[in-house]
Amino acid sequence: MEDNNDIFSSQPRGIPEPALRRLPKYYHYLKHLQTQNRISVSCTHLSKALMVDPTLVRKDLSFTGIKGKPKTGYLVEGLISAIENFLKINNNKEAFITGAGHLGTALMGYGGFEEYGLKIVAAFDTDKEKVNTSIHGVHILHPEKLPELAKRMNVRIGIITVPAKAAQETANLMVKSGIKAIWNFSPAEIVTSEDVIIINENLASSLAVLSHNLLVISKESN
Amino acid sequence: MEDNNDIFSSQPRGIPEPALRRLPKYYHYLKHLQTQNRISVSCTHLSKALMVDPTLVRKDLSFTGIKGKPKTGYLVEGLISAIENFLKINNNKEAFITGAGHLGTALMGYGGFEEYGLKIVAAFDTDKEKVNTSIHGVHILHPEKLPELAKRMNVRIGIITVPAKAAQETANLMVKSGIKAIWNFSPAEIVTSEDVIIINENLASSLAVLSHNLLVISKESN
DNA sequence: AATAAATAAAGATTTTTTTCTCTAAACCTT
DNA sequence: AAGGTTTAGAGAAAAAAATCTTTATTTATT
Repeated sequence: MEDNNDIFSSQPRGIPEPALRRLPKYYHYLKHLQTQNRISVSCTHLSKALMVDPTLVRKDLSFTGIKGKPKTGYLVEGLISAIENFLKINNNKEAFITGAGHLGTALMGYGGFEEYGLKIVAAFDTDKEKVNTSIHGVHILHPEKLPELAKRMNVRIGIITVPAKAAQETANLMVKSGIKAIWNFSPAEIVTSEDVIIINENLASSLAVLSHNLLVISKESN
Repeated sequence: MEDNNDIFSSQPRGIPEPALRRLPKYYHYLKHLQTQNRISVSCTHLSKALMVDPTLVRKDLSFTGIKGKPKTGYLVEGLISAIENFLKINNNKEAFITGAGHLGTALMGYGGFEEYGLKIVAAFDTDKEKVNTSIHGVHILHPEKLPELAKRMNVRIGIITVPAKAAQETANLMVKSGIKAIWNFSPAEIVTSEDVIIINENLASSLAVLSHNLLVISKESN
């Protein structure tokens, strides 16, 4: 995350990452409003529902290019399409996943990605027991098949769920195969050429926040 | 995350959340150095290995109270214990998980939490097929058993992996049962009393960053 | 039609986080 | 022992992000 920022910092001035990360939050809630047939919504409303400062909501939404009307707010439908368009949610994004262990399996079975246009189209694992089987409808292949398939299917997103030791090697294989964005779930730091996007998902970070704040609370109540 | 900040903002001035989130990164790498019998390490070294500015590394580490020596850096062992102590990694933290679907199952099978002292001691699911079975050695119970068990075992951490609809209800049950920290993997926003810590893990956020940056790259190469 | 209330939008301010600069300490080399 | 080099540490500066303030617009109400 912070690691990738510098690649873009020289640019005209895009959306700040925190704002970008809040957009799916709005999107998900707006989809909910839509099922309840709400026509319009104000920042105040979104602010209360999602616990984000109302001015910040407005700033965030403005990056998508949408305009609201005083007194009424934004059209729910318009806002949804604006976010979809900005995040390219409707562009189907095909991804490979490497590492068909527990976490990989969970991600393959996790339905939540479809809402954002991501589809896992193949999985790779070195375990002979797993090769040529399917998990949650995703076929598992040996990593040696990855380069050819990536090129043939023009897959540009790779998800890494292998152990830390194998992470860099896996990333190298992906990059060599033309993959342009890597979502790394392993705790290892991955180094690639500058034109590849690396997003690190580090569950330990959240656990640290949880654990430390729990400690702070305990001290307070003494 | 940002939602919980205000609870602590009135305090003497603790560690900033970004710094807190980087600590496990250092910790993991230091453990690796330890297996290679390295005695000491400098911020410059950590900086290069983890792609974090060296002064920032120093600032981050200083929050744990550790002192380094000019020219040599820090003792690997000392640094490890300082972080362990600061994050209370060696305090065993027992947690409940609610929702034994794909994501819940993955988290139960995910070995990475033990490194940080977290142990999932029981799971809860309303599905009768699942109740009284075990997944990855974790026993699954009906949620009605949660309050009593939480009090008996003095469990203070709850992990939510239920669908968005059921998230708030699950959180209410947890809070009523004495749980003080909730790690929410559902996309729903959870509201509780102020003394409960909520950490939202939102995979869609990362996906948004990935997707948007991929778009930015594509435009650049035109 | 006039007034009031709600809200978007723009910009200023504040806060937070990161980066830069300088100093002093520790070690190494000669 | 002297000088050079590396590095921690403290504090200043810059950058980034969030919050606050003001203004103007729109709708509803009288």
